[in-house]
Amino acid sequence: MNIDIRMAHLFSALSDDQVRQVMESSHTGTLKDGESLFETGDEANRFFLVIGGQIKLFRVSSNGDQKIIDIIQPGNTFAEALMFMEHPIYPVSAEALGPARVISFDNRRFLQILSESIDVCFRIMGTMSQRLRGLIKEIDDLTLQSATTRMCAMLLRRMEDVGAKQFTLPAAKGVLAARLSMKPETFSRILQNLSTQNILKTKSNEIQVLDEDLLRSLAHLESIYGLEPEKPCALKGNNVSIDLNQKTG
Amino acid sequence: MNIDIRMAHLFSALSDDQVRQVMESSHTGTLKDGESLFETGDEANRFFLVIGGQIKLFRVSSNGDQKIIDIIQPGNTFAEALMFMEHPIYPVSAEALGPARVISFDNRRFLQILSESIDVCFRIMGTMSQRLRGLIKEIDDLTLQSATTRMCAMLLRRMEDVGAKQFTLPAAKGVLAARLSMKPETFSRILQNLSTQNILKTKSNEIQVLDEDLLRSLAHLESIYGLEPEKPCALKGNNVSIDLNQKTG
DNA sequence: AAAATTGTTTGACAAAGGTCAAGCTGTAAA
DNA sequence: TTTACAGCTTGACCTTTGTCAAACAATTTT
Repeated sequence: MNIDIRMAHLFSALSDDQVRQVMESSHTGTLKDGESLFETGDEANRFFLVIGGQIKLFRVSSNGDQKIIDIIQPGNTFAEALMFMEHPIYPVSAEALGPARVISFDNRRFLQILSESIDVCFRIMGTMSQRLRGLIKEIDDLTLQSATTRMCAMLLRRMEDVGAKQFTLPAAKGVLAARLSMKPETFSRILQNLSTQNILKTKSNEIQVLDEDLLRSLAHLESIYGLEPEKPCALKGNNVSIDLNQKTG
Repeated sequence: MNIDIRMAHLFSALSDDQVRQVMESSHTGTLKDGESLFETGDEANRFFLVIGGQIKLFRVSSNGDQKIIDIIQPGNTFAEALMFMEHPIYPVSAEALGPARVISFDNRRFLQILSESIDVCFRIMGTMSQRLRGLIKEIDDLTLQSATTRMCAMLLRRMEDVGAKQFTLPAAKGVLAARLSMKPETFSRILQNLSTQNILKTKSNEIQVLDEDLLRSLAHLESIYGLEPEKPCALKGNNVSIDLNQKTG
């Protein structure tokens, strides 16, 4: 199993020799489903590269709820931004979503390499700046948008990733619900409503989009891409015909 | 008006000569209250340093609401993270909150300097990593916490900044409300409730904290710092004795 | 100082989501 | 295959926050 870590953007500018150096301080491990990698508040002197499975980053509220901040896919690094802090502490917890394989790297060692290569610095800064953008977008979603909007945006993203109107949900429904900051019940009800409106068909974890345009207008994509605010559309966003609690019918 | 831009963390590692170079491509400007600096979606080839007043960064939803992402104080830079992207686009809009003075810098020129100084690179990465941490914390607040919690956390932060139990709100109430992702009405009602509970006294924009402990437990600080979840406290967090809508009394 | 503007508070109400409890389904173990 | 368990769905109900409208306050303009 000779993996070239240069598949990760972060490492892509390293020379053969530098890769060798980095790998020296690395450690490859396998995680079982649900196994923890680190927790919020732990001292952070390593960062990670996912090479198989998925790692979920999350925070836990005082009442036990968890909000999933991100789900890291193979080929991606995470927690590398902490390297530059004085007393680095993981701001989130990380655990495997299903069985997973990760490589961990020593911050100090990597900083050393960094200090010799402006090129690698620039990569890192690029990665970090993308991540910043992603988080701002996330805040956007959370504050400016309703649960239905978030759901539709997620479905569209998935549809575009897969490139087909029919696809499987990328994780268990409960997990997706947490990712979208809603309860499983709400998730379920929204899907149910989208079905009723003939916007999509669902069969267990299979989704088939029937009315892409409607889905798209529910997802309010204008706001994300900064286009015109008011669209001449029968359903306008939140207070759509979609009724979550259609009281005793 | 000879300002040393090295007061900003970002520039603090520059040599005299580098400062001169950076300043060459800079432009200092004054903004009136509410004047716009750039808008979401604009091409981003400059970044900024606030030297007077405040700049608010915000996003606008399709129904016209604005969510304030951050309020930048004098001495701080913003939008510098975009410098590392392919086709940089401002992800937020920026405008002056009251009269303000800012210096803007050319991305390309600064990147050039950056490519000569690893030291400055490290500063930038430090700044970015702090900002990442801040945003994660923000997402936390937004999803895991109630409006009352956010309000209390803000008041405590302000109290600690000022170093006294009595202080002035750092901006108009409406602005603070947007910063905390709530409506002005909600903001008003929460303050009103905290008063009723004798947790604080308010007189226009002056706040006096009466019961710091209570305020602190309402702010749920445990979750932020990752301490024990359940505190043996009469008021536990959200569904506290504090009743927002104390039905027809 | 009076008028106009802008920001804040209050009340009645509506809507979106959360909570709790029960029932259902599908996979995995026995 | 039956059993067991985790995950999903559904219904009834509750809480939080938003909405709209009106009153009030505080500034600013004239």
